[in-house]
Amino acid sequence: MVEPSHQRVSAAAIELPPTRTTLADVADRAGVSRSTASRALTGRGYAAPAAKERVLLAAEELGYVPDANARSLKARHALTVGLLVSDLRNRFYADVAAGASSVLKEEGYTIVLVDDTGSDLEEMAAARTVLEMRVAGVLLTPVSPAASQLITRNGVPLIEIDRQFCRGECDAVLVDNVTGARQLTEHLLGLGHRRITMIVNETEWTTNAGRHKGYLQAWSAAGRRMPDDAVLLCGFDEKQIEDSTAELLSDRHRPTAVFAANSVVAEAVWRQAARLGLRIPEDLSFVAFDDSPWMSMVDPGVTTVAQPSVELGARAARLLLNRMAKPGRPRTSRLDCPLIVRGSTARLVRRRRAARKATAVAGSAR
Amino acid sequence: MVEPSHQRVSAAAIELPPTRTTLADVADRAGVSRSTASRALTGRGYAAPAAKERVLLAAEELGYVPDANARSLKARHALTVGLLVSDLRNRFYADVAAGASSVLKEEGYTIVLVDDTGSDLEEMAAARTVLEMRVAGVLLTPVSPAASQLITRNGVPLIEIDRQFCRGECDAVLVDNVTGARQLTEHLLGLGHRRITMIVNETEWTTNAGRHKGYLQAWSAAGRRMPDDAVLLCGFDEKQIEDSTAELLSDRHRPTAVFAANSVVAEAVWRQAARLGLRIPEDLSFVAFDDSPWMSMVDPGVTTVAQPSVELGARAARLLLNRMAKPGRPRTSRLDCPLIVRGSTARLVRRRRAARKATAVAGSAR
DNA sequence: CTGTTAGCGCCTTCAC
DNA sequence: GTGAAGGCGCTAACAG
Repeated sequence: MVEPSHQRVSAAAIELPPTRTTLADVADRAGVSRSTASRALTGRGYAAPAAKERVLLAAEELGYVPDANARSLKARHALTVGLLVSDLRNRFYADVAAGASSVLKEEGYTIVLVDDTGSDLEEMAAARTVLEMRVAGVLLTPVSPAASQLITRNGVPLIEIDRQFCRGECDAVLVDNVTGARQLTEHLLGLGHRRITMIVNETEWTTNAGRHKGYLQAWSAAGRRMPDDAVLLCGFDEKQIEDSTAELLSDRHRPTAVFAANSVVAEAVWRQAARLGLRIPEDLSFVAFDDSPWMSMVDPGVTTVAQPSVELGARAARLLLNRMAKPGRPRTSRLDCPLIVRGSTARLVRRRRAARKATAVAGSAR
Repeated sequence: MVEPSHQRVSAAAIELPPTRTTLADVADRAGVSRSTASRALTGRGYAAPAAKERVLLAAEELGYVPDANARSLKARHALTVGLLVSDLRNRFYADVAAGASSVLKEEGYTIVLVDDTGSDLEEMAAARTVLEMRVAGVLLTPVSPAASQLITRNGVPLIEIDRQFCRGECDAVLVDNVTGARQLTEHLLGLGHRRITMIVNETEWTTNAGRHKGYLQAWSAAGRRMPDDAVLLCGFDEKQIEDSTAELLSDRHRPTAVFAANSVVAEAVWRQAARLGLRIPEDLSFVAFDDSPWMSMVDPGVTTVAQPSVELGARAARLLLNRMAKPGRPRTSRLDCPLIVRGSTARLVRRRRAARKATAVAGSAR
């Protein structure tokens, strides 16, 4: 369990800074009461034009900056939204954050961002932190149910992004992993590939589970039996990914096509294929889930389905704004991942059989 | 000028949420006064073990979450740091944010992140926002002096990152653009290239100015006269970048080597070279400032200097922590960009002259 | 060891 | 149209 935040000690023993100019200062200088100053500044309530002008001037001259903490204390909530993501260095999450940011800024909200490094402990701590700040709502790419539950139990609107742990209890904006993976697989099957291997960290959990499901669906819809090595579980460890990829690709009986379940795996496959001197797509067709910038820079480009990551964040933000305005039945929305065909996939040419046949013909002709 | 924040209207007319459990509730349930409850919870001050236990239990049972706004109001500052960056979708800024985040989290600070889209207006508004929140300090990748000045004038510790507008007034953590660019240029000169073109948006401003300077330094240190087209200004517009790059590279008298001043320009060069069928490095040597993931995925890899972006953020965060602890003379620290040589640069082969010579020899022998 | 008291800065009735 | 008064939730002196 995470250390309760109220036991946290102050981060640093900081001297009380010289007190900043306050509403009272402005009022004094303008020769009015604090109430009048407040009304003049906020625009709510009456204030004589003359007085108002004096107040505004005084505020300007003193460089008055209102205290949001005091405001929030009174209002019992802040004009602030918590945004908890797994890894800012991962382009996907950075995009989500950027998408959400642009929408929320529009509405005057400030974002409190926490990179929880995909750890459930840190996620929990982050949830508590934003709850303490009395954020108006939370956007979260969850890694466990605990944080989501804590937030919703505190009555704070929450949108789960990309992964879902609280179905039915809060809204979620997801990517259609099943359909995306199915499309990629159908593309390969359509090109004549039968020896396809999906490389995936594991298939039990969150997004990878959906992609695995879509992969299976495509096979069964095509009425094809999958090969024995149709799925290769490579784990999450970098070295492990590299090793299993290397083993698969250096095998003489390697598949004719590989499906990387995400961009991390895809990178390993690409590097390994280069190292082994495999030509793509001649020796190996290659598709990946999640379009990454390098996939359109390399030659040939990599066939992918692209996750609408910025839109994911934006959509979630809009949904959150709705929820903050008026509660309602939780909804799950799923965004499409468009298929992008590039040069890494080609129609299967049955090399070996063709070669054997050629030999046979040659032999018989001899 | 930006609309003064105190005239901003509330983002949405939200009902007051049902009041959450407060310290008084906890105290009541534990049968003690609010002060005792506070002491028990925070650990500061005395509380009898028995009483403390009752308070902790009550807090647990009630799901008590302390109000950070009330705390900050009293403390006159929040355990919060503002982080204002230009563009989260740009890997460089995302890395900076991640680096800063990991350090600050360690010390118990929460990050308020604003993506100001590189606009001076938004930057100014963001500065005001974090000032209102009474953040303990600010990290900023500035695009104009105004925001930096506002922040420092309010007595809030500030670290400028990557770009510097307030030299002498606040700390800064920068990248050594001059040396990095010099290294890249020397690398090319050392390979025998004399017809080199640096492609850069413009050279008057911030980081590009330093890179341009380093480029010139390398030439003059080598005692070489630059060609007429040693620098190509391509502006910031995407189309414009594409066009000028295309024009340069499709010229028969194109340079033998190109220096892209940043990764955006680099991408345009790479795409254009591919489109024109130029072989790298045989037809064109290519270097770029700022290592991007794709530069090590493509074949050949692109020779670059890598900006230590994560470290930049981390260093800035540490500097900020120091400044918040004790003021001092502003310092500027500059991080090195290591040269990474890949396959995109090769020794110049004087094709034309060699060809001409061969013809001449052949002619004379005839 | 504990409760009382006061106040952080702002906003918002309610009289005047 | 304006000011006085009270309180948002928490903490820190100061008595007891």
